[in-house]
Amino acid sequence: MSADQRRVQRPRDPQARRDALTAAVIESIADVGIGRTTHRSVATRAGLPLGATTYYFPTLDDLVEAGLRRAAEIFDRDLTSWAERLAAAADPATELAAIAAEYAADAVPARLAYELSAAAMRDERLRPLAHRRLGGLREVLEAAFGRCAYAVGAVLDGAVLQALTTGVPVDREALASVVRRLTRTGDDREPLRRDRA
Amino acid sequence: MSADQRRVQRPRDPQARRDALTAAVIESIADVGIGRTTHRSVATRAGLPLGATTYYFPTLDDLVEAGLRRAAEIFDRDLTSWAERLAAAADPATELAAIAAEYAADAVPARLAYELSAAAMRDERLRPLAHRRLGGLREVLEAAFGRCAYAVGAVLDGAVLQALTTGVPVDREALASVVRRLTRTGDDREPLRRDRA
DNA sequence: AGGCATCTTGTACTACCGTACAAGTTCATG
DNA sequence: CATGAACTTGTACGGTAGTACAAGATGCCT
Repeated sequence: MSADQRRVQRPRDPQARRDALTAAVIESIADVGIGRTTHRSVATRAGLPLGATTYYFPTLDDLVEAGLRRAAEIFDRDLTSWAERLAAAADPATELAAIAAEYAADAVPARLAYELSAAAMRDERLRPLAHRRLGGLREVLEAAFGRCAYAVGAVLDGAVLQALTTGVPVDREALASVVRRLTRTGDDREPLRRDRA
Repeated sequence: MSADQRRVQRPRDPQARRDALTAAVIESIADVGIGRTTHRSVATRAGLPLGATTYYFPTLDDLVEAGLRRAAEIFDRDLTSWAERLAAAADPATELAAIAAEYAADAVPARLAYELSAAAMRDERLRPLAHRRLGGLREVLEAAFGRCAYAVGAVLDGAVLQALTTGVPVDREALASVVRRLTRTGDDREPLRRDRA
């Protein structure tokens, strides 16, 4: 029972600290929103002492921004995965509906996206990040749906938003049919299945 | 110069206090979000002393809820106005695009709507409010666009969200054309104008 | 091995938060 | 006009926030 027990301290690893912190920020934002994300809530989630937050990110804004920046990378990763799936799919509309349903079901990244959107409405500094996300989405949709990308993107966002706020899962069938209708060109002779009168 | 000057105090008017407070809550939510809305920020905006907030709304949750409830009424008022405009319009698609553009331009109610959506994703108690808004919108759109209401609603939400987060105003022309395409039925023989090849 | 920049951690300070509350004021009622 | 319930207002209290900072620990460098 020595009195000189040194303070236990984990080994140096700046990168690991940054990673843990940004991951914790994302968790916190998805969980309680940007407005209620604090140094302490992030530190606790990361399993790090309070001081670690301000050492790596001087202000709270820096911390949140780092989290959102990390979230943007996750969006990008998702987007490339979507692009691959859409390119490989026999029917892009059906595939997109499936993607939307999955996206809305695993709420975390979707919540993050809308949290970012809401924040970007107020904070101009976040505009570029939100803009980039939408631009990336549009690129992917343009590859799969051509000039209808804008409309398809809007429907996608709207449908996911609706699913998240109401808790009702995305209606794959309905969404796929909407997308099909959107992308059908005027000279497409195949008659639409008439809804039951 | 009497030493007994009584404390100046505005005349009694509970209704006016409640109204001022709920209006201030809405302002605050649109401005800084639910997460950063505080008793003091509301009191200051309302031009009332701090104590007034807790006298009329015991807890902060009550205060915020009152604001959101008031916002819901505003949504309803907007909705009936939209319904009238759509019913009277020669071309509902063009009219809807105009409505969307106005809605996105006057950011306050739109921000409130998305703030409510984001909050409802986390707080189950707010679900009914968000649900009611979407239901009302759907009703209005059904009257104007029939079975395409779901799709039109999703496009509308997506387009407004996109406009708000990027700061780029809604493209009336594009939105109207999307809505037209959506509502065009399969047996509609009128050929679509081909885009430039 | 010793030095030193860098990292880790605990703690402290000030500001602001939600909420409680008492004292003063108003005004409908008798 | 006396009364008292309802309203208005200022202030106070315990808690938590963002941020600063000093002291200890680490590990690369020579």
